[in-house]
Amino acid sequence: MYEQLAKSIGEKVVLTAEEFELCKTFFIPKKLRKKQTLLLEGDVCSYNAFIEKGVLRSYSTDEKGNEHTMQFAFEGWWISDLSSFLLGNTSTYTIEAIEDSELLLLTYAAREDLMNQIPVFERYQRILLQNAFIALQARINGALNDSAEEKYTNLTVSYPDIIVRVPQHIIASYLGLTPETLSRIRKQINLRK
Amino acid sequence: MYEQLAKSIGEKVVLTAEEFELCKTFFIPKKLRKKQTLLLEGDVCSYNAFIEKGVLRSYSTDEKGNEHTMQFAFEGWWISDLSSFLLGNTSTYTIEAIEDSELLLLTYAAREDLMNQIPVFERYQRILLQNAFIALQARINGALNDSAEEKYTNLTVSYPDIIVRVPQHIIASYLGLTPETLSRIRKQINLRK
DNA sequence: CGTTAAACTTGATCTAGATCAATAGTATTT
DNA sequence: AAATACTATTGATCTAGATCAAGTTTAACG
Repeated sequence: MYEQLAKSIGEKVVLTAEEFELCKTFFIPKKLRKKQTLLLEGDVCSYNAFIEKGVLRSYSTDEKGNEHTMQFAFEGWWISDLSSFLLGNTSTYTIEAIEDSELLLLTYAAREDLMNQIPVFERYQRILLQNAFIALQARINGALNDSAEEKYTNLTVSYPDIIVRVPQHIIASYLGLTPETLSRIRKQINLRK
Repeated sequence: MYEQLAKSIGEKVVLTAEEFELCKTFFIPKKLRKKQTLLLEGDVCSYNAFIEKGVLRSYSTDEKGNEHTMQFAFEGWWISDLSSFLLGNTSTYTIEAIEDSELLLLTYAAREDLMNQIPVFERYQRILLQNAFIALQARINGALNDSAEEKYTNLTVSYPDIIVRVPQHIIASYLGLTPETLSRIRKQINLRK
């Protein structure tokens, strides 16, 4: 149940076995079936969720009822609405399982305690944030400057998992495209090869 | 020379006076005149820069020669190409002063030392990253889902400083608009009131 | 299984914003 | 103060991607 977490932490910092055992006690295991939610728009996000198994996404819904996917999270990733989790404001996002999933949840208090009791856990969090920041910057770049087709092909290269495990209309909502446009783009690409 | 830095750190964590004196020794002061650069596209980003005075921006240039502004930084903010700074790859960004500016530079080694010698500095960095991450997520949302006019009006509300201190065509390049489109949007807004 | 609902495709049309081109302000520099 | 170079405005046209409207294919579920 904690394999992915051990792996993720181990890739970034060094934890002793005892520290990791202590670490584990701060998390709340939770299973979600496909389509079940961890957070509903309008609620406060109480958890930072680590994915042991499965896929989740966070999305908002606009006035017209269109969904906008903010983030995907696979095994070994974290998902949350940091703005709500850290600042306590009500969330504009829903976090939902795309597949049956197994999560490890960290409350705000547990996270603070963990960082205080095991300082390298704070370092781990800092490194995660650095990586997430770098990835988000790349995404902004693409969102503002790339054509629809470039957005899609870049995604297939950077995150091939997404293409395989996530329905196409949800990928469209992540790229800021309509499902129709994404369908046509895929057709074009296939015709060319 | 270190007023803004003291303020920025003090808002996020608690440093003793001696710790702050030690902290100061890790930084390299640097002045930039308007249009001078801290980083050139193709180089490795050697510094994390804190702005004591002035305004900077980072931008990339595409095949057609169009500039895309990634980030602005005013007094009390940091600027860098984290991807290049942390991972050591050559940067696709140029960092340039928009006004005459005064900076405090932190090399990679100095930053690591500082975090090891003063653990709350690492906490400060982590909190900065959290805030930057939240802001970037909001920007993604806008970039993918807002109309050109919404992007602009949201910017005027969130960062009124930018409107005042940054030339309009550079704001356009930050919002992913052409200068012509931004000019027309501003005209429309003025006609309405 | 058969049925009902999702998910995807395809076509016709529309529109926000880009592009191209010219002009008009506004700053800097000498 | 003239000259040169940025910076912003305005107009005419074009186009990538959205929208609207059927279909079709795939999947979930009693």
